[in-house]
Amino acid sequence: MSDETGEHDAIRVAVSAVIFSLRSAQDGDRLMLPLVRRTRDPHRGMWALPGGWLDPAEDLDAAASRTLAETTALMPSYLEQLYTFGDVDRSPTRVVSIVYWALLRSDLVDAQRSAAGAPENVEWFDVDDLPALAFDHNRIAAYALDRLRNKVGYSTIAAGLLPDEFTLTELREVYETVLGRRLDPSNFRRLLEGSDELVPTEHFRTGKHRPARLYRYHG
Amino acid sequence: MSDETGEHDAIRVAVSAVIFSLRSAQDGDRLMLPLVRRTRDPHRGMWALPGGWLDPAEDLDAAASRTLAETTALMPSYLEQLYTFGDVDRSPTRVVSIVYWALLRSDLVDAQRSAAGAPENVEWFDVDDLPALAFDHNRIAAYALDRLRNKVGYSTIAAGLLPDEFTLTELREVYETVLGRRLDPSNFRRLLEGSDELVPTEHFRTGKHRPARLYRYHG
DNA sequence: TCAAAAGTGTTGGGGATACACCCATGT
DNA sequence: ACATGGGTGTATCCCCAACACTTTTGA
Repeated sequence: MSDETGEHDAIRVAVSAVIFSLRSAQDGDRLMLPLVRRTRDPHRGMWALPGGWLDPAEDLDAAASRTLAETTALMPSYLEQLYTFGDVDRSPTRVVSIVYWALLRSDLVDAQRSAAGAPENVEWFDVDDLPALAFDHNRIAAYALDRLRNKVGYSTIAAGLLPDEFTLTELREVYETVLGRRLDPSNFRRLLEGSDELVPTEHFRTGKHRPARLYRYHG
Repeated sequence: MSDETGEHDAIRVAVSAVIFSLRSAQDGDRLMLPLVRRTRDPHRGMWALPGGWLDPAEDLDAAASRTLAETTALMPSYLEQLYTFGDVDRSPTRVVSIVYWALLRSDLVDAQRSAAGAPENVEWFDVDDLPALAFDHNRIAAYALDRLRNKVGYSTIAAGLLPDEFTLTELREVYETVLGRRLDPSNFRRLLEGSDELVPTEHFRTGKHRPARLYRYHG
């Protein structure tokens, strides 16, 4: 079976990340992700998912976090391994890419953006309007989006796109943006209020109308 | 971001497989998986998941299939990537293991077994009674079992453990073995008969009692 | 004719959807 | 006062678990 081999230098290991966040656009918030313009061949000049080589002394999760920090200067509110892509022909040289996906709180992204600390060669794109990407990155981004949309249905990750405290309407709008369809406000409320994870606070968001109670996750 | 590096030779890429099949035991069929006894350090003499180094000219799926064939001399009825394990300390040297999980038709396993073509150093173990395994393989096997049990609930993979044609009772017993609990025969029937994937044949399984219609998947 | 598995019918509870309605606030 | 979003109540539908019941075979 397995054995020492002198030929393993032909395979390199990379870690990439599909990073989702909400950013305001003309028609309300949109689900977007950051891409990096490649400065080297292959695919020089094309947009690609953020990533880098795996450091031999670094855990996979740590490499994904590092990639994320190098791209956005932020910590993710959610991070999960997505899939490992390693077809022989996906790159001119043999590269196995371990891909993670992550969620960023929209308020932190906005703050970082306006602080002008944005790294070079990074730009945010609407997930429904991505350019042609390097390698098989379009396929990877689509796969990550599938996973996000699916997972929103049976977990509480959607709150990872919001600040710690949020109104139920804000949370519903996240769901609507991610899923791409409208949800009934009253049913949405009942559904989530039934969850033990979601706890009401004594704070309210005041605005033009009746103040809305703020909630938080994880008691 | 990413760059050429002269240090990547410290990382080796392996592919392993968690292979499930049903095998008869005293108390009916049990869910089992094959393990390989290690003939080299580290962990020489311990049981481990089947696996091997990724060949630079080989797709990931192909490497998983090859591992499976080398271990069982069989083709899987289902094969899916599980997860990639790559913590720095999971092995004395840096190894990133891309793990797959697979289902084998029980009839083929039995046939292969009685044909005395069983490879050396391979033995089947009950998934609920595994020995202490090399590396982090106990954790990996547990994770694969979770995935199987979960996926049985919303897909038709369970039939991958049976021959092409089977009775609904046989299929129900597969579910019961995998999930570890009893299911109502009549409700199980209605549930699956509603699926378009499951098609009745004109064949019947005769036995001690009323003959049961044979079904098959995928029309 | 009886035991046992194959297969059908019926009922009731829980969750999801649709939607009518009341509440609280800024203007 | 009224527009608007916050929040509650309720009827309906559908899925599914529970279980009583009929059918078909071998012995």
